[in-house]
Amino acid sequence: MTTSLSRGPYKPGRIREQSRDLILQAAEAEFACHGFRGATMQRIAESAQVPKANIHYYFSNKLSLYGSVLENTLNLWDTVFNELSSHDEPADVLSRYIDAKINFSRTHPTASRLFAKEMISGAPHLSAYLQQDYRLWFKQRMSVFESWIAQGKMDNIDPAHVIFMIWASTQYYADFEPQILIATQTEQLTEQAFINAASSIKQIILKGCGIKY
Amino acid sequence: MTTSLSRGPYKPGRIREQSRDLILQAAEAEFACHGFRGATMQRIAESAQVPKANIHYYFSNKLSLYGSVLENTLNLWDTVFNELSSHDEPADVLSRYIDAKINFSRTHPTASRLFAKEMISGAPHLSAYLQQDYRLWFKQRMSVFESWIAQGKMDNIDPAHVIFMIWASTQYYADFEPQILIATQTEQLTEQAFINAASSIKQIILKGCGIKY
DNA sequence: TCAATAGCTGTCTAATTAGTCAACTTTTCA
DNA sequence: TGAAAAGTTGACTAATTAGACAGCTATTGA
Repeated sequence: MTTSLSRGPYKPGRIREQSRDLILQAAEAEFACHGFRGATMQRIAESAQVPKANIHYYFSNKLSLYGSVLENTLNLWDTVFNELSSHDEPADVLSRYIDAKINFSRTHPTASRLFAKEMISGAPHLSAYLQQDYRLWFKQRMSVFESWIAQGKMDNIDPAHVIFMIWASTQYYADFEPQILIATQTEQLTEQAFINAASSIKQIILKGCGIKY
Repeated sequence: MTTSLSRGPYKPGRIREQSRDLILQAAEAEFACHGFRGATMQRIAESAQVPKANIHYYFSNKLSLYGSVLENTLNLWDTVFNELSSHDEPADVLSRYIDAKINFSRTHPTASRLFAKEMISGAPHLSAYLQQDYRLWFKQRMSVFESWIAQGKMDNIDPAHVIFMIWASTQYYADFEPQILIATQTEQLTEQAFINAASSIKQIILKGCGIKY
């Protein structure tokens, strides 16, 4: 962007990051609600309270903006993924992981929804990520479960389905919030509601897998 | 629709239903993939291989088409909902319900995805349905679980979370198919894969809830 | 057979869309 | 302080959008 020989009297500013983050935050909400095609740059601009042209100053086009939003989300995601460590007892490991996942659903519901929408659409913008980090992560965790089964620490259940069940159950409280609110006759999901959900999920998963606790 | 006094020499044709269904099918796929805002009438028309004006002959506007698609989907949904009957032993009832739900994910993945997208967007077009049929259904099933708990037929777990867990786990195999395919390193989910999934879910839910089987 | 109605579609329009650009203001630092 | 670069934005464009409509063909039943 800058000419190579310019020793211009200017340093890349920190306004940049501030404005970028403001736009990214508005974009995340809009993309999570309406998907890539359904979101409009105009609505994102209004939500972030900046002119539309300002978005195009920071992001070359809509796809690039979406890519940046996804990247942000995946970084958050990875943090939770790594919570599932291989040492310690199965009960501790899974309990901590379920707590971390439920906590993510509570604190980052739009990130969860964005990811879900992308998946339901066939994950056209996630193939690279899924093929790399995710695939490796999944394989490694599978082998942890298998060693637990071999050691008689849990029942002989296909670990893949256990992981899917944990993901599905925990993300449900972010993705399907309207359904839960109406079923439970409440106005909004409190922190206590998430704690209760985590507790029930842990109880069923641990006992259901025959894990001592 | 027909003027009340017309004894015109024409009977409402059956071409109507045929063409409507063709359009509805294409619309379901498009809406499931791109959401309400992201879907376009042009793409639906191309997918159904009819001129765009033909869609507007059968459906007054985009929202009306979306409403008809949702209505179709909800009718299918109700069928599965009713599978959870109140008599018989918990193990039988839940086993049959989980099988029915997994089967729905296999045979009607787009319906499941459409419903999921609508939910993630905040269910703006489903409030009426959710407030009526769904709310009543949920209350009734909750009381069935509670009677099981009172009879000592299952552990004391909040039934709402059990139901959410079953819904989440079974719908996951339709909604998050790309993630599962990459994790399991397969090209597509076979019928056997769904059977295995149902088997694992049943095992965990039943044992996890302390239900004898 | 034929007229009445259902069914169909090419062509148009007004609104919205993503993206461009040149002119402008603000920030930086030597 | 001043000039260079970063940051900003109103006004524009070309493409796409949902939808309207007039005129057409196909189907029906008496």
